[in-house]
Amino acid sequence: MTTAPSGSNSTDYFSSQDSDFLEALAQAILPGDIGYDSQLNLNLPESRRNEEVDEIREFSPPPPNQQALKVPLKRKLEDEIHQHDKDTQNEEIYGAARFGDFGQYMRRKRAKLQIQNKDIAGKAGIFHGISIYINGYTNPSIQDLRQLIVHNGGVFQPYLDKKSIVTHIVTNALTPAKIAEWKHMKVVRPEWLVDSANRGVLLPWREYIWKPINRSEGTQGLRSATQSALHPVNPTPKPNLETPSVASTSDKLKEQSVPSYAAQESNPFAQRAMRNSDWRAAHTSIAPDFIDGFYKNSRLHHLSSWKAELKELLREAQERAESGQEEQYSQNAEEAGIAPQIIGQGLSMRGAGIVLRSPTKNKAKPVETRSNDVKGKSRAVEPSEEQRVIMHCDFDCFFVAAGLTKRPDLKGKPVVVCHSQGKQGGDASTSEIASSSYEAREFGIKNGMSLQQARKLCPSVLTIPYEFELYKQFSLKFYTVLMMHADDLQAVSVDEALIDVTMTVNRLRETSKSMNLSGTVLQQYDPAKALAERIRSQVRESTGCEISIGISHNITLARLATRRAKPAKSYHLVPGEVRAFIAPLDIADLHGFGRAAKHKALEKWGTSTLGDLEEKSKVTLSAVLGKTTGETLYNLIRGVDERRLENDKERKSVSCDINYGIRFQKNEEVKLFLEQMAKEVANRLNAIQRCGRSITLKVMKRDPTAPVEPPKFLGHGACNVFNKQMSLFEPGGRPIATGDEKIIADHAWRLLKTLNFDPKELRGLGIQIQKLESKDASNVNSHYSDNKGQGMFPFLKNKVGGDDTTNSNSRSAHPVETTGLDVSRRDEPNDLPSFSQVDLSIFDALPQEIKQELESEYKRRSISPFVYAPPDPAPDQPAGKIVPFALGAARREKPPTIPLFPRKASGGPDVRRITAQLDPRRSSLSPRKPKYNRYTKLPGLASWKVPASELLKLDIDPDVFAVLPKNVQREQITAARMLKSLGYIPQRADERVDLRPVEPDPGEVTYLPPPRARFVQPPTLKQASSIPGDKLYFVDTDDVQRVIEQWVFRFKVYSPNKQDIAFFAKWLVKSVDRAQAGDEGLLRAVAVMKWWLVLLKRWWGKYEYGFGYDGGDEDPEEERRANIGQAWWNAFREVKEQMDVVARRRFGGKLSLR
DNA sequence: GGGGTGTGGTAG
DNA sequence: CATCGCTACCACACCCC
Repeated sequence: MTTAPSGSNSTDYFSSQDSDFLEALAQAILPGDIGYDSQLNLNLPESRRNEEVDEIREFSPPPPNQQALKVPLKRKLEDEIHQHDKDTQNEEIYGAARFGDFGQYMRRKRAKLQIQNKDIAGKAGIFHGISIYINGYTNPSIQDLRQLIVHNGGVFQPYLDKKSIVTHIVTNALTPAKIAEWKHMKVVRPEWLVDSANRGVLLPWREYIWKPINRSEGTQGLRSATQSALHPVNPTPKPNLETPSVASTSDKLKEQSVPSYAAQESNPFAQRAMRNSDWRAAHTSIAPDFIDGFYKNSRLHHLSSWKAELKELLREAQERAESGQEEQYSQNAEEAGIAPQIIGQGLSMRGAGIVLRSPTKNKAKPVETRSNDVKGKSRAVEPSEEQRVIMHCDFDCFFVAAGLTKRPDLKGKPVVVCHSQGKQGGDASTSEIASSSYEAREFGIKNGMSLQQARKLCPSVLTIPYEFELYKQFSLKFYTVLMMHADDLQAVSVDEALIDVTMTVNRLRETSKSMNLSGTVLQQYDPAKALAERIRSQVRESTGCEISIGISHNITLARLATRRAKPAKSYHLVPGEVRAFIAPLDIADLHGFGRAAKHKALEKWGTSTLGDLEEKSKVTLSAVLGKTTGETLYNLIRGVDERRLENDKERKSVSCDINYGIRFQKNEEVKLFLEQMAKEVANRLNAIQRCGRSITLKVMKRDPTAPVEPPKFLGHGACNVFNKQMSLFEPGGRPIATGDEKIIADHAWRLLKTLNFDPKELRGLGIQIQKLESKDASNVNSHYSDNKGQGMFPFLKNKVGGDDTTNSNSRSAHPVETTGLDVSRRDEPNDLPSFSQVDLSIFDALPQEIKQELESEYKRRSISPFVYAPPDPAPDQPAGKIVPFALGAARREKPPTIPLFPRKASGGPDVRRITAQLDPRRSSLSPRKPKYNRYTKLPGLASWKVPASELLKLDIDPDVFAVLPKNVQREQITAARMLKSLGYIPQRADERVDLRPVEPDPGEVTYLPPPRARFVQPPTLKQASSIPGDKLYFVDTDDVQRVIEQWVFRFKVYSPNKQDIAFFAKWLVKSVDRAQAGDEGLLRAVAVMKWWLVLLKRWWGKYEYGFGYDGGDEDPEEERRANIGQAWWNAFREVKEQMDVVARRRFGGKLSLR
């Protein structure tokens, strides 16, 4: 918690090999110290480097204040420098190159060469008028080629940005993305230059067009892109400036909508492995130690948890700073920025103490900014906005860089970090590349790519393993350095952070002014850049790795500046340059905007370039991207971003997801697995002393069109994702904040059961806990874990004599008021709709006259509310439960007739109402704009087959759709499209054709079963009937209601009879199947289901998710009831599913019972 | 206008 | 030998009262 004296801490924290860093820290003069500013000025380890950087600038001029110190200033400053510091620093910088210098070194060298040859460039050589960009690794080397170019009068372009004119690209290898991107450019092989130079004439470049080699087995995207690259060649190559044509737009869409993992193919190796049950038992989710092993090796897991830990660290630091504790640190300046220590074990960062130099809110922000900060109102350019100095600090290819500090011999080679060591199986490895060196990137290798793909691009690529412990150490050192300089700090990631250094930079500027320098020199001096370089060199000393720093006056711009800064540099983006800097960028370059946003932009406007989007109004942007997102974009395009650094936010949720290696055969395995996951979540909650009130289960289910074994080894493949949320309850049935693994496991299992999926189809599971509270605040914690009980439902523990007591206690504590329709249910599980709520949803669907009738009925009853006293067999039923109107015994005296099937007075059916019921999960009146799901199979190329993505857009279940006959499919599509574009299905007869039943039988549409059809009444049930001889018939609409009600209620002590269910289902399904949109029969079927749902909720509500909460597992009676309740719910779901199957086929959506 | 749930997108 | 596709948070659409 609190930081101990610095000496021991530092020793604890930094290993012995860091002694020189320790020394540096000990001698470091920190911001705020006397001499800090001048030291910073003088300590620039940059003299020679800056000269070289300046050389580059002859070709791409920097913004004025980007200029580094000119020699005179440096001399002057150097005279005053602290000698020891300068010497050691320079030694570091110019001594043996460390990894990460490479990229910059190359840059400098290239630039230098360009300068050297500038002299002879005037002479007209064979390459005169030609401007060449060299991509990737080439043979001959890039250096040789460059010489060749400039010696022969050509121009060598070090960058391929929008500003530079490039006539030809020279390459030996191209990434698929670049193939597509450059398909209209002249892309040639290096031999063109070599041969031309040898012959002394400019040979026709067309004979040297670069062609991709043997990519026959590439991905779809690659293949199509390759083909287009073979023919293209625009005679006037112009780098990306023009707006994309229609054709190229669609190409871009296509290209980006076919990620490699969406491939259709299965993985033969995985298929083979999965056939071996021993192998499965050892390597998939059913392995006992699977979760442990997975998390130990998952890079994404580490990234996420590191981030969470860093944020927590900073949050604590922030708290300390704001509570005034920072005083004690600032008294000792040496410690102020650095007081790290590692207390925790393993890879956790918890326990490492970091101290913020100053509280964010009070010092980092100008006072007037805060007070003026009217929420949601954006101020016009506020002076202070552009005076902020934000730095975005980011390791260059962190994992690789860290790994290479131990393997200096690999520096400068194409290296990637991934799991596969890739000796034998490397060529077919689906192992993902977590990080790749710049040399590897030159080949087109990208993070996230499979090793297999990378091998194709660069057969000689080297792999090194993950070293999570090392990364964590480096990260802490990195943050430690940042803390020394930051007024405020926001953790972005293990290798990335944002710092606000406004004050520090201001001080530096003041100091430099006081140094009595000439005006010109002062103008050229950029204190922010100087600080950035100091930070960079300190991190380099500490870790041996390079970081890049982007500097600007807000977060977004700083981030963008980092792109220019990389690799291994800093870059200050100043206000005057912002517009020109942003215009050529793509929307996806903005933080928070990704491929979906880009896709939308391209689809809607044909361009995703920020310069183009600048012309769009705020309203236009919002219409396509959403209100907030549109406005954010509008501002960002203009370089406006007023967000402050955040480091004091409380965590809102804790979750654990596993979507890898999930392969089950049986439900028991799933259950066991969920229990382990619950344990994991509980541990995480516990670690931060939190518990939660709400749980969400996330389930990934194999997309029916996806292969059983996806291309990625043990991956999840194309999936549909389902989320289900509920409140957490304690055994007594009350909502509770908990961190108990058993409770969480049980809830998760219940939620999974309601989804009723085949365990074989599961591909991913996640448990998320939200509505967090501090652990001490919750009254019940983990003592239920001690009750080993039945394992399965641990909180059925009967603690207080019996569920009756518990139940009535909890209820009497919250007496229910029934003064009207709104019946409060504070004592009920709050995830279940209240009775009145459910009733009203039906109520709402009723025609006006009926509503009025009902309303008066409600009113009447509310005056003397009926207290339901359950008949015999359920003594523990919520005694005293008050319902809006009479049921049960009283019901028999005078059944409150709810006209579920009102006759329409006149006019056609309420189409809007009907269609609203046909949508899956949400109203189809305005279908949610379908987004393609990255787990869903994406559209294939041109085949008649309607792509799954469109089906999803149209809210059609591809699963069902796939098995339909073609003509029905077409029907479905037509109808769904109409529904989507019109919001309803047209009533005009000619247009309604598509919706007609396959076998229309209008004369015989069965709204109800034949009058005398007997509702199956098995002997046992008959005996159970409390009114012997009472017959159950469908005679009339009211009878349907009555029959169901009696069915449910009379059998409250029995499970529903299978035949009854079948009969019922058959009738309902028939109604749906024969119905047309707007048909009364459909309305009735839905109303019946609603009514059934009401009854179930009312009577068996607490069993919807399994066993009741107020029972004891030693109470056989309760267990019996629970079984019955669940049986009813299962029956309901079964019938509903049957109806939905038909509904999907007929109308393209599920029935909504809301 | 305030709650809720479920889905999707994004980042590293 | 494979191989380890996590997770917090926001925004949105839509539901309810």
